[in-house]
Amino acid sequence: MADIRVSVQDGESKAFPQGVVAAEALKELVSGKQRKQTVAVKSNGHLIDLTTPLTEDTVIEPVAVDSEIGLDILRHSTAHLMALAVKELFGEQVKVAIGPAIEDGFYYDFDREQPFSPDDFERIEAKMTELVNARLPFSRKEMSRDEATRWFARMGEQYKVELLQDMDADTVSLYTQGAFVDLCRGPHVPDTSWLKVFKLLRVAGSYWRGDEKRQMLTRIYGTAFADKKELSQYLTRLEEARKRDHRRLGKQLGLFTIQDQIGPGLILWQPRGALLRRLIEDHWKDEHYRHGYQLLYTPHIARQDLWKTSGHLDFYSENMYSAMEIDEVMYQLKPMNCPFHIGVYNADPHSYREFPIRWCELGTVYRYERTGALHGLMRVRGFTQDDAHIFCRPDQLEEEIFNIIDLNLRILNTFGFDQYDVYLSTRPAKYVGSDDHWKLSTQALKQALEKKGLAYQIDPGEGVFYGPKIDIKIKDLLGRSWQCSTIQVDFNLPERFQMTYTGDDGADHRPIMIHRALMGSLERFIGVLIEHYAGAFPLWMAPEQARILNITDDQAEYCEQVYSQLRARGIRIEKDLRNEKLNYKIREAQLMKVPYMLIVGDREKQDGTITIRRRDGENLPAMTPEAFVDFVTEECRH
RNA sequence: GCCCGCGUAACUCAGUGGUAGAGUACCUCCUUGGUAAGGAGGAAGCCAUCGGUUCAAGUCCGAUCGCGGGCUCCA
Repeated sequence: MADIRVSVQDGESKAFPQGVVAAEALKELVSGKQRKQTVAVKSNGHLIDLTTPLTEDTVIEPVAVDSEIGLDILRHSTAHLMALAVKELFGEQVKVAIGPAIEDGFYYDFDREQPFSPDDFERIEAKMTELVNARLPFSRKEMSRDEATRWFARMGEQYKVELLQDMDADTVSLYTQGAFVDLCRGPHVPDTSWLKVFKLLRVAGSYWRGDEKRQMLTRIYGTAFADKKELSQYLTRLEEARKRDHRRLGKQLGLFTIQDQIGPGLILWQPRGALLRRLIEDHWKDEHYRHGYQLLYTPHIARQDLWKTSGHLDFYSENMYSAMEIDEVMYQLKPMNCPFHIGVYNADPHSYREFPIRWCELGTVYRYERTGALHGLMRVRGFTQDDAHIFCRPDQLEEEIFNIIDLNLRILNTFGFDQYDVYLSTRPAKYVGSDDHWKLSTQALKQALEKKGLAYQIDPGEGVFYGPKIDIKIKDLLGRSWQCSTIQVDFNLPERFQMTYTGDDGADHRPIMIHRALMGSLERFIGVLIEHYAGAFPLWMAPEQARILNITDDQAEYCEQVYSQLRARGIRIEKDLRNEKLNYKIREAQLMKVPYMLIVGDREKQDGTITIRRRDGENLPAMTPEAFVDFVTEECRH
């Protein structure tokens, strides 16, 4: 049999007999140190195990265990290791489902009569360590799909059987480690001794194949790293992230509260949070005015008939609160603002010359959310959307969408967000509207995105039944991404509400309607903002921009004067003139993340100045109150 | 809604069947101190709610409500 040539990318190359495994080739081709770090290789671009035989000329690229791909492999193998440990401990009681690597870790789903609880972790981890020390190899075997199906069926692993039945491939690969055989594409670490640094983190329920009508499985989440230091860094990072949790900061900073007596998912904005919200709303309104929008206000309830006409009763009733009777007529709380804006539209006749019409509203809506879905400010039952509806002609669609995206990014940027994921959702299986309409608007969304130079992913079939949409998601600190912005084209409501305008031909036409929200909901947006800034808001939106602190009672009167003066100039200032040490007052202001502390002792009183301490601990030279006003005004410009 | 975990003072948390605890915050007094906690004292709890087991329940069991982590769903 002819030799084959194996070369390392950008490195040496050598001839080997056919069937040489990657690990052996590496021994000759790369240094010991690099080899030790190599967990798998890319062979001609495909990831393979170190133990996989090579059969043709190959360029291999070592994958380091601490690289992104290497960690993925490590974690995936650790998931298998955990499954093996669970199998050894609980044997027949447990059926295995799936166990992939995920961002920052891995999980494995198990089916067991009595679900796992964190109390089981210690035992499972101990067993895992035992198996690591046993240095069990991960060995790969290929077999036909039918053969594999029969094998798993014999073992009673019905979940694996189901997975196999849904695959197209004729041959599949299995990995064996110890007594555990798993259906798996691989690759894996060569043996369990690679898996020394891991930790089980939490248990959770999850539905088989994500379908709530199917079996509830118990999922164990864990993580694994190439070395101990990285694991402890990761755990520290989790701890830090917890400190930034908007629910914790919301309480600490006195921004908002949620109370049993009021009800779950209902937000009470405390003075500081309310002020923060007002600042955001004011900015939002100003920007919309500048960009040709008009502001509307509409009610919170409407006759049930309205929701019948809009179709919400048919398509959305499970999210709506029950009807209430008023004077023998049924009314219902609004889950959306659109029908009201249409009401405004239909109050008057319209001509094509008026278009585009851009109406916006900070509209408070109420939606029933399942209790398990509620989450601080991020997912609530009553929330205020920064909603807008744009009515236009087909020839204006693309430009309008471009304008919306432009304003959207502009506003997100102002708030300090420049990292987001953009999705374009296309026509679902069930839909209304003509194919032409769908084509035109999907195309318009796509072109606007491209013109704006935005990278996006397509979510096929994930559009709303009434039209395609663009979603923009912002990531929070724990890496969870939250949908904020959404831009949706709607063919349905203009039809249902018989909306018309007079065209240049004198005939009636249907306008195109675009729904959009930039921040999504103020609640969620502020939740993300709190975490983004860890509560240390930029000066322009800080509810308390400055706090004046006296050193002794002797300066109290002077402080009162400066306080009134600055307040009158529009600075959001508070005072702390208590009989406490300066240290103590600084600490409190610091914990409240107040951007500027104005410190006044005898020196300042004498000179008619204030000394300024920034929240990062640095001091600015003493200045007059007037100079401070200019200073703040300058910093707030955006 | 589903799976697991958790509800003790305003907050953060101790308390494994036998008289409810700490720190912080709060109130009073002392202290007037130049850049992240000065000192002393005081008040504060139907141990989420309802039911059960027990001579005895914050503690064990069940239900309900709420919260947390996921799943599902979504702004």
